[in-house]
Amino acid sequence: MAARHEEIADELRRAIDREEYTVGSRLPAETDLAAHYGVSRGTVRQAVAALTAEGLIGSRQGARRVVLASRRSQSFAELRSFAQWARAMGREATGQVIAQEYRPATAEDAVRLQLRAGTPVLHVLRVRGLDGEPVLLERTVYADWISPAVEPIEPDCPSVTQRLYDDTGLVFAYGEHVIDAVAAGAQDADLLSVRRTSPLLRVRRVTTTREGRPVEWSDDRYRSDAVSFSVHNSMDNNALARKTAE
Amino acid sequence: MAARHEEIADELRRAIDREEYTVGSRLPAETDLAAHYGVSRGTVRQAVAALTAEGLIGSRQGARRVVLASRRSQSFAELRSFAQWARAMGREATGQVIAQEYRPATAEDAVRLQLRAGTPVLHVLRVRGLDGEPVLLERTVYADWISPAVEPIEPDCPSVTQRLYDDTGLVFAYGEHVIDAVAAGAQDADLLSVRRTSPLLRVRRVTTTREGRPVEWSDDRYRSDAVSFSVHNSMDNNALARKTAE
DNA sequence: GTTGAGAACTTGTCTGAACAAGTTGGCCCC
DNA sequence: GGGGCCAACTTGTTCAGACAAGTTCTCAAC
Repeated sequence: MAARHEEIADELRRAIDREEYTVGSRLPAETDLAAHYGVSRGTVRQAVAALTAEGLIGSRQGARRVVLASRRSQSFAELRSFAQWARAMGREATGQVIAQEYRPATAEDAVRLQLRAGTPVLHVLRVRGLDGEPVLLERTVYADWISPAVEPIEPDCPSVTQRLYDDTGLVFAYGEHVIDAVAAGAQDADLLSVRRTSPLLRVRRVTTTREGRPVEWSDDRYRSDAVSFSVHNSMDNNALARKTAE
Repeated sequence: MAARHEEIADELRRAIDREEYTVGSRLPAETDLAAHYGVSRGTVRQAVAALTAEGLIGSRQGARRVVLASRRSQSFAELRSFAQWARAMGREATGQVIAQEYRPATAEDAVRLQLRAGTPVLHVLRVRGLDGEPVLLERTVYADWISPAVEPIEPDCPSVTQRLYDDTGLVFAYGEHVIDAVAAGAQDADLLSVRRTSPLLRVRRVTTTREGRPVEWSDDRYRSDAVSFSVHNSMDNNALARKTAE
């Protein structure tokens, strides 16, 4: 948090949060903000661009910016880490590894993780819960180069993301999430304490490093009575896409 | 498409699409691009910022930008309009209104559409299909001020979005989508030609104008064997958030 | 060969200025 | 009171330059 424009974006976010600028009200003009913070207009524009991308404020040429919402979307870190998300809500995350083994990468694994087929990759089946109640079943495949760091982690570690960062400095930078619905199978039903054929929200995701190298891919199934996902988007900024089944 | 930086962003997108820059390769330096297009570095930065937000290229201070993916995400217009999306895939969109009536706004409607409870709002139940096969059931509520423009539209109009734009100049600028899974009810099953209790992907969305005024909200149910959603995000740009059921 | 220091390169941040394009509010006239 | 026009205001776009901070490559020393 060195950059001045990030500091200003943060101050504006907080001001909106504590309703100094209420929803529907107009933000000061760029020149006023620039004078107030003692920076140039370009720097202010970088700050407000961030808030616009988050959907906190709307903007039209010629008119003052308008505050659209107060609660801001989660950070990528919070989305990535189940434990961090739970903590932010004041809930306790639990986790338990059910099975863990090396298998040769299938063709699908190879494509998703950019490896050669047959490379041994680490499969982990993990149940995650909030305050003890199971809500998520994770079937994760880790790339060969990170597997050695994942393998020794104890089965009930609440935050794998945190552990990998502490141990290896690994940070997740990009994610691609494909979302659909499936009926719970026998194993799903058992581990999530729901009836068979209950609808589950399935999120298949690939996470990569800053350089774009895939680290892991996962088939996550959420109890749809416990968890949902929300996406905010706009004309300028659209991360959501509809897809047909292949 | 007047702005130079948008033109440049588009040219770069196309160049990546036709694999002039292949995935994994490095983009020319900002100064080179600036010289090539005859603009300043600031303008180039605006262009590449757009591609970075879309997840097409990755970027680290000090190192040249890297091409991460080739297929670009859909525009907001394509997400908003079922018909436009279908056309982009070379499929034909069909639509049929099953029921349409005015009802007084419930408390929930009032909150979502920013109206007073009791205001008459237009409810529309619509089935959408691809090449004749039903894939989506839309239960939409339109705000009172747009209802008069929606009401006279013929029941089998393939693109309501297009009609509203042509007739009233209305453009949708922001969207909030909440995604979860539900079991098909009797009506859902009937209209979508699936068995009862099949898993459906539910997308509850609110769409607003450029000024942040809500236009409509909708409960969309997709056949999960036909359609899924994908979200691309990053540390800089995260539109996706996990939520607990209230 | 390996290592380490350093130079060259590249992206990130910020400034100050200018003009274009769109919105808003007030004033005058009818 | 209503309508229309204009001036003031505000955001969008672009430029040229400067320095900071991180990466990559080269080359000399060991």
